[in-house]
Amino acid sequence: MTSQGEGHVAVELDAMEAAACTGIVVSNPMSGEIIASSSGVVTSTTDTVNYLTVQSQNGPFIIQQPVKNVNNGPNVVNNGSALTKSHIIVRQKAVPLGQQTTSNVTSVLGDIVTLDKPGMKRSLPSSGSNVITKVIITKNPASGQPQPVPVRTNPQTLTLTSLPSSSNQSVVSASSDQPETPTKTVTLTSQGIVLSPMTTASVPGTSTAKIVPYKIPIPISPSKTPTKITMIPVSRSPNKTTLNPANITVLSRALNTFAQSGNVTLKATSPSKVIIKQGPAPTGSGSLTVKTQSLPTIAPQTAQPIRAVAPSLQTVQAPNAVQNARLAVQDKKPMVINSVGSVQQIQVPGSRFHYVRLVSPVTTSTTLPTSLSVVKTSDTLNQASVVPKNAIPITMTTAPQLNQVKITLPVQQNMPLAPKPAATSVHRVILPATTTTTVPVQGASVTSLAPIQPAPTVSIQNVSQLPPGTTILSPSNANIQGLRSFALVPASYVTQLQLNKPLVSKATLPPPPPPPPSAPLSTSAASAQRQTRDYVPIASIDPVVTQYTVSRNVPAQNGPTLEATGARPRKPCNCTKSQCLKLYCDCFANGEFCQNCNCTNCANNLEHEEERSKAIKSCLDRNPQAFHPKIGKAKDIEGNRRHTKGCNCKRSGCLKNYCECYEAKIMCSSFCKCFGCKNFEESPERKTLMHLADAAEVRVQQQTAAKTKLSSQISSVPSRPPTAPASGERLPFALITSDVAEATSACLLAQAEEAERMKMPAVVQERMVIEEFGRCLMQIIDSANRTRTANSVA
DNA sequence: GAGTTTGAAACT
DNA sequence: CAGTTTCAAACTC
Repeated sequence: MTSQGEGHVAVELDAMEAAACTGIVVSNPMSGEIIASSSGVVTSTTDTVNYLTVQSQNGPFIIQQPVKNVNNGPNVVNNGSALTKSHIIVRQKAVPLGQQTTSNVTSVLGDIVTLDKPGMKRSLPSSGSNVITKVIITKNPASGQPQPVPVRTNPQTLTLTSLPSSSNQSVVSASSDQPETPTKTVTLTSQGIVLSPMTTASVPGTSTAKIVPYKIPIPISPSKTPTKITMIPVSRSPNKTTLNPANITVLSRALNTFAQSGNVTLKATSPSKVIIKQGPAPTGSGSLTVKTQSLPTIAPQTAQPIRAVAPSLQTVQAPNAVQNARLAVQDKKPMVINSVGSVQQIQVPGSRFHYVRLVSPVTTSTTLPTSLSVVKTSDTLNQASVVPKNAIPITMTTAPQLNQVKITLPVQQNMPLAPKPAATSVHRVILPATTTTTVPVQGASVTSLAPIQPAPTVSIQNVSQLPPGTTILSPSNANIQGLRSFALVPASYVTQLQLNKPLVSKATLPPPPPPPPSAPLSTSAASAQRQTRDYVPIASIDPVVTQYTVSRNVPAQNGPTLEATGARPRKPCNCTKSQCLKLYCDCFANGEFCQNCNCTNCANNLEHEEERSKAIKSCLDRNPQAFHPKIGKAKDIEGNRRHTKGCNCKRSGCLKNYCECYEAKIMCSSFCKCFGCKNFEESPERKTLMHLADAAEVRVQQQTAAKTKLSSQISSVPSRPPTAPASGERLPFALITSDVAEATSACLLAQAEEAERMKMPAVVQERMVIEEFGRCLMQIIDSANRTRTANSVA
């Protein structure tokens, strides 16, 4: 601990602050005591002073400034110093924050105070690396001048919160998580700023829970634990959620200081609550939390800060990662792909998402960065990409209308990284709104997230193993706070992004995967296959690990057959009017991006992230369960799966695929409101259909197997050069080997059995067999032709 | 492939 | 909440 002693201390104002300053009152921010005014009168001081509150006498602003010991040179913050006998100089800097030097001091506004107080009742431990944040909160209602409120950002947690319209106040505060720490509140009102002590004691882990309108704890305690700075801008109308420019500046400056790199320009045009937080320093783990929140109300729970990262992730040696963080806000910059180690970070022009591509196997003990980059590429504060500097970029975003996003990025070193992902893929992570989801960055994957906040925490065992396009909803309370989703971008997007080409160019994309078997599944097969899924629904219910469940409107398939891109085969949509942003669109309803679809004017893609997010939110507003599987966990009294809502069929008898129950291969239940339902257990019509379906399935399987065998047999036949002329040539009979004949016979037999099982008339049975023979023959001929062509080329 | 039917989603 | 409209898939020809 050092003492300010009798040296001079300086409080520096930037030009804007100085311009608004017609008179100065200096007070002790801890006690609120007026220390001095520009008249030179020293009133009193009782505490150790790290910061001074400098208030304009005419009320346009109040700032909290660190005490700088002039004798120690410029920008030396004597944290923990006691201000005892000092001469306080209030002066103006000439250059923007972060660039000031002594030489930049252009004018002394006041040489106003000579303290002569002996005692040092309290001192603060020196962190040696405190960060100073100067923020502008709001415009002065009278002068229109911004009201600068420099605050200490050692806590490195910022909260920017919209207030109810009824409020005509803004609050800038910072709080300590230490329960015993006294707190102060700086309240901005239309008349100015009021500094007042908080009366409630902080509770660990719930400091922001205490946040009440217009009153937010201010951190005064040392940097031992993270503290928070909360800025609550005024909201003028009940539904108005736009931050005013000054508030944007607040955040910008706060972030700027937070990053200490001075490379931040944040703009916010939508209501947001932003928390930037550094995790506990002692662990060496830097975690960055970005939180946006729409109000009007702040539920205490949602206001709780992220207090920890997974213990297993706190094995970091970096002493203070976030203090080295780099915040870069980039607007409409060209796409940048930074490939570092196992991860490529991709910045897409015009996109506020930051894309992460997992590109290569990761070995062990990769040293991860100790610094973070926060990249933002839009005008709103709803989204931010948080990227550990030099590697492991990951993006946490939320749509404007979403309530809240919180990101915690523990930065680790010497941590073994996850195995190589199955396929190169790009993952976009959309953070849940109003949740405290924490996504530790751990190499090429996100693994074993320990619950940090009780309910809303989502655990993803390995992001890289999730199928591209996956969208995962936070498990709990999803119906309360709106969207809570993660989205993983299909890997094919990455390729396009890397090529800097427009997305979803149908002409250039590979052909869609073969459609799933159209034939209905047998009951047994369907049951088994229901355990798998082809699409990852937007809602995943498992509270611990995201699970794959049956998707809506998608026939089940055997196994997770992947496309070349790694995506699961899927049925392309054909939407024309909905822009694929309504539940009419199966892609959208399944929480997927459209890909290889035939849709028109599609907005269900990365290029329309904002629209899409709004649409999702809109759907969730209408129905919080909108993205939950329709055929999910709900079961009837007999334990059979059932449609969650039931169908409403009127004319189909629930025996056509119009019926969602029938389509899902389940029977209608008491939840259904259908007319003339024939989709019940004892229904003869249903039995007939199921019988036919079974037969068809068997037929398909047998034919597939036989044809596969046939093809393999044909292809295994030694090729021989063509012996016949081009016209009237004969096919090589040598292709008809015994194996080919056997496979053909199997096809015919299967067909015959099927025809018999269907109790077809003999004539029909005969015809079916003949037709099957014809198909076999055509295949043989085709194979022969291909073999000959190949030989010709050779 | 065009046109029709159907029922869920969206809207009023 | 009910009635109507919109929409895209399923279906038919």
